[in-house]
Amino acid sequence: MTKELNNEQIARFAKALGHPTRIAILRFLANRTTCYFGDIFEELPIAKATVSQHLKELKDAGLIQGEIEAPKVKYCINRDNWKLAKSLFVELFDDCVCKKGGCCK
Amino acid sequence: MTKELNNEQIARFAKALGHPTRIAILRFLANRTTCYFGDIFEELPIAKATVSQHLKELKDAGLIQGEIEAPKVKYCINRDNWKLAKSLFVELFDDCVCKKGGCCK
DNA sequence: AATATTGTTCGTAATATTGCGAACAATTTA
DNA sequence: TAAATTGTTCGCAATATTACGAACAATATT
Repeated sequence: MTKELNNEQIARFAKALGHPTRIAILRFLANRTTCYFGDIFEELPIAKATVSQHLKELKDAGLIQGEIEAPKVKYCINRDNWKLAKSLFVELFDDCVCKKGGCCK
Repeated sequence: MTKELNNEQIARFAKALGHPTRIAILRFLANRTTCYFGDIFEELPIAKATVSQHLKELKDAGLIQGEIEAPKVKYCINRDNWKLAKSLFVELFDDCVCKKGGCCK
């Protein structure tokens, strides 16, 4: 993976994480044994359509996945991409430590 | 820090990280011993005004800081907030591991 | 003092994001 | 088959983001 693509991938993940509601959704998903849309919606003070939209963005970024369990929809964290995201962020945070002799105080 | 404020803080950091150019800027800052605006601008294929705008967003999020060294401006990663961001992301990624018996496959 | 250098700010345009209610689709239940 | 349940999609409005050139401000240099 080139550095440019790497930057694009981490930016895509970061963008998806860039809204409090979506962070809340991810935490919620992680701490439940079931995670139907209705459970998520119930937990949040926003409209159904808006929840659906946030879920779509998380899904498009690859951070979660949805599975139809008619008539409900079950959402889960996408573990593979979650791991990938974690490693990219950790790499970024470790890479961006100012070098000795640098301009940081 | 309540969970809500925590979510807002990490979302704010994530939002600032949510653009490839800003990731590139951070990596660049981390791997230089000097980091004037001109050096950053030189490295990127975009207009001066746009670079300035991205730097402003990183600064507003607290991830970098700027210091006037007339007539230049020296930019650096804000180490304290960088550490804070790292810990918040690590905590998030560790928190959001699907529990056994959860719905993740 | 005039000119050059370095970045920021302003104004503008195009596009994206956020949020909502209403309409819709798909399945389940009565 | 009719009605209920569960979510998504559509259409809209308000706001934010991204990007640029031009104008501007501040200091340094001649």
